[in-house]
Amino acid sequence: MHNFNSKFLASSHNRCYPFKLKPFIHCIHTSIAGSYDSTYHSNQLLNRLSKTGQIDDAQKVFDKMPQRDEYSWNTIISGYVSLGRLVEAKELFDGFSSRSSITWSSLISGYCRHGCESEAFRLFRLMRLEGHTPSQYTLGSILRMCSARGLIQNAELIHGYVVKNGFESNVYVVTGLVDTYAKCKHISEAEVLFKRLEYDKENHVLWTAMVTGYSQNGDGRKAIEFFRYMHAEGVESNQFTFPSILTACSSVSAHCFGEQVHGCIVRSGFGGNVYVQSALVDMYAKCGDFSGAKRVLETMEDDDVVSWNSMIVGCVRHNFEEEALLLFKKMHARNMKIDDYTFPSVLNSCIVGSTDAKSVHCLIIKTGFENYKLVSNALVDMYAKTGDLNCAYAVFQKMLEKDVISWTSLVTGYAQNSSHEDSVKIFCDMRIAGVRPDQVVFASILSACAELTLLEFGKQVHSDFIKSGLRSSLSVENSLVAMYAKCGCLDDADSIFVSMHVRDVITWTSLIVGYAQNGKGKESLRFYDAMVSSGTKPDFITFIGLLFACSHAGLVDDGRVYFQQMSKVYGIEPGAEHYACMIDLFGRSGKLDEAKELLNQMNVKPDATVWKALLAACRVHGNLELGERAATNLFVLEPMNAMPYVMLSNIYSAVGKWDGAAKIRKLMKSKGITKEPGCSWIEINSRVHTFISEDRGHPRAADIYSKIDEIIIRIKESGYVPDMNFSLHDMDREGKEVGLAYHSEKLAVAFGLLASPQSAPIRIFKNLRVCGDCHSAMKYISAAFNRRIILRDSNCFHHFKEGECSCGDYW
DNA sequence: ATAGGGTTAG
Repeated sequence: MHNFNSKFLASSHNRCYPFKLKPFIHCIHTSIAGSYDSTYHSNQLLNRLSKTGQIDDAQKVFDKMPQRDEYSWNTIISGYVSLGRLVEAKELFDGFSSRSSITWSSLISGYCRHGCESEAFRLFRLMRLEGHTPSQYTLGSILRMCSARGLIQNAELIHGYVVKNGFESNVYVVTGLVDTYAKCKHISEAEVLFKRLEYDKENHVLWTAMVTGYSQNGDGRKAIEFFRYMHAEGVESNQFTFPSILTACSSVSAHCFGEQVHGCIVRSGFGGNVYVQSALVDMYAKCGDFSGAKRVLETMEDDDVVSWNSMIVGCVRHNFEEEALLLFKKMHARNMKIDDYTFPSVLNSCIVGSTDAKSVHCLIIKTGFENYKLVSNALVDMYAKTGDLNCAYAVFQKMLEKDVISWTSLVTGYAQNSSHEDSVKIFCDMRIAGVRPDQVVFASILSACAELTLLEFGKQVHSDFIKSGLRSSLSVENSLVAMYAKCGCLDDADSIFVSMHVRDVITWTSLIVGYAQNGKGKESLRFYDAMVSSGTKPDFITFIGLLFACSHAGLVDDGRVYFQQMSKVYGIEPGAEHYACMIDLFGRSGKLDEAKELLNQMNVKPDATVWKALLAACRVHGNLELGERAATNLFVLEPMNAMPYVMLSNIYSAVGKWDGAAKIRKLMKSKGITKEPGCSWIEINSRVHTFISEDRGHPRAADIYSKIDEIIIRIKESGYVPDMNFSLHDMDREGKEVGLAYHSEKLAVAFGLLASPQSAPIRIFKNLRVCGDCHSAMKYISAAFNRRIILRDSNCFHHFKEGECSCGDYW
């Protein structure tokens, strides 16, 4: 028993070495009385070697032992487990015939720690089959894994086991449950268990789990509230509690409270803990207090990568991209470790453009970080946000393991680059791939639905969101308000708005724009007043919505006031968008001179929308000179757009210059520009039905055409007169009337009347502006058939009801 | 001999 090798002797501490101190007589006694004593000593040695990670030496001791008891086996097995050498642990486990609950727990804890879910649960079942009762250790291990991997369903099963087997007041087990529920976003369940457990100030783990739960649930306020309560109760915080509460402070930018926590840390003596320090740096940096962050950094003994990462994130968030890059370069210069959190932060500074994205990407490849999920997610996001969707997709496709964040980056990227259809497609692919959406991707896809006015799909996403059980967020609610408003469902937008506890400038602006688009400009202005009284400051986009509202409601004086207000009161310089609204406003109300004056005053370059507004005004008021100027500019800005040609030609016709009109049409033809055909569509039972003028391609064309005949007869009875000005064809009166009757929007409404229930509103979409005759017909139809018709054309919404339209015939 | 809580990324 003394022939250990020299390596072992050298590595052991002699004063703990039991054998040398044992009197000789003991050895003799041992050899006579059997191996009890020798086993005891060997076990002690085994334990020490296992615990210090010298597992190979422990194995040698174990091999040489003449007699091994349960303790020996369990010790060596747990030694392998703690080093993560599960294969060896399992081999020993299989070779040990009198396994106990401890043996099982040891091995299970190993699989749990290394995230081998299925193996852990398999052993958990087998253990019970072999007649061993899981202990608080077994349950604790399993719950820790559930918590780390978000296995809420498994945790609920374990919860059932806990109740049935009398572990309900076991501190370790219940703390594990609280932690799991809190981390898996079931915070109310965690609260119930927390309250039910015996009040114990010393159970720091439990209290900390609650703080972390609130913080990680995205509820920094509640975390701070709980921490206050905890403090008031005299429960002490430790090196685990402080980082958690500081994260909560960062998330809600609670700088002042963060400083108070810093005070507690200094008094507590945990100020030297690197987790606490890095959390402090993070809190200060995220709150924009860089001198505070630097003060903490300077007290730290070593360069800490986490703290530096936090500094970079802080710089990027406060728009100091140059400094972020400088910090990154310093990390290099100091030869610091760089980890998979460093690159995502640096890549964020590429989005604003101060850093060359390609060179960072190269560095990522060179340093071998491209296979890290965080890094490749950030690459996808960066390329998507900078508009390089091909690169974004290429990185995405190369990823071995895509998570909800990878998908979200792509969905958001396509949406932000106006590829809303692709964004919807990718969202569907994500669902097919079985990835569960989170709040961020829900907000993103709902915005895409708003832009596409995809009401039915948007409603499905909304109910999906409710069913997901995810907590609502400001951005989800904002997207819902925008989606319903943009889809013409003002009541739904309203009820979301009313239910919101927190609103920001985006919420109000969505509503202002939504009401304006739906022909309710006056309500838009009311919302603006309410917004200002609530203390929310309007921004650049709010004023676009506001001026848009004025122009669509013909509120010239209000428009003038707001236009002045935006620069004088709020210091927002008008952009081309604002000028376009103002010119539109003046143009529609016949104030062409003022429109022209404003155009000449512009201190930004007029864009296409400005010229379009002006051209439309010239068309209405027959101003050829200004119209020519507007059209000529549009020919350059949008060379393939037929609209300016058609408009200009119409202006020529209106002032009797027929050859001028013919010349423009010829020019248009010679350039190969064709007018976009009018197209209307309607969604019935999740299917989109599309119609173009005089279209007979629909399977129910015969029904639709006889329905139109019925419609025309009925509305003529109540006073409808076809307006031939909107007829395209050179035909006799009767031929023109027939052509008018089969415009795409009339085909769509006829189909809507046939295929939807009496009480349902009919929602029609049109790619161009609604024609004047169809607009008039829709009013009569809404009265004669007692139906609400909502028509979204390329410009705005028309809500037809009882013979009236929301636009007041002004559009 | 077996168990529980913490920082940085969208």
